[in-house]
Amino acid sequence: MRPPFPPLAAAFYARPTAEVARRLLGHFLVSDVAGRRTVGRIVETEAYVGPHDPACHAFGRRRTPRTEALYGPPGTAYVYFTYGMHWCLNAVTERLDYPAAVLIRALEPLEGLAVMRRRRGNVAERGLCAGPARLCEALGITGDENGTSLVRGTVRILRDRTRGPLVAVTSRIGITRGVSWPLRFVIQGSPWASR
DNA sequence: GGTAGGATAAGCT
DNA sequence: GCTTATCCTACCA
Repeated sequence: MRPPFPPLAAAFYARPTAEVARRLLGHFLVSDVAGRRTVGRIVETEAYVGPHDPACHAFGRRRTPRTEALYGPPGTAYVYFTYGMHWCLNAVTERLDYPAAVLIRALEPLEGLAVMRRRRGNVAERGLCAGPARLCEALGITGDENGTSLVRGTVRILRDRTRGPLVAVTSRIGITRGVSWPLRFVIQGSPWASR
């Protein structure tokens, strides 16, 4: 993290969600939660494309306090709690009042590995950030970050200089509806993906 | 190598 | 009451 990596601007997120999910791959997720810097490269994402997407939290429901951040401006962090114990981080996309976002599913750990291990327990490096709830635990991301800006908040996404990686597209994971939609994006061959 | 089951709580019906 | 965009452990091969 030596050179000046600029944050991805709000305009980056104000595009079709699947496109944002694909283009997020390879960039840096940086957390300064509790004054500890942890950094990982995004290697796996999923798109949740709007109210017509049966797997999206906004599907067939009204806007609720829990999902409010999902309707925020592009570049907002939508962090939700699930299964009674896990946090998951999303980047809100498209436009204000339109509920769509990209779930960050896995990172290649780059910086602050000792901090990550302290938070995660002494797991193998491969398992540190391979999964949406695992990466949140490793980076200290909780509901406190819900609704904050990924452009200028405590948790940010910074642009890498290198060119776009080769991307594989598959179905999404862990959902029960809209299962077959090809909206999961992975850096081809990355050993850091969740599976 | 693989998978089944349990933990645990908010939000919805 | 039931479901859930998950993870870990135990157990089996």
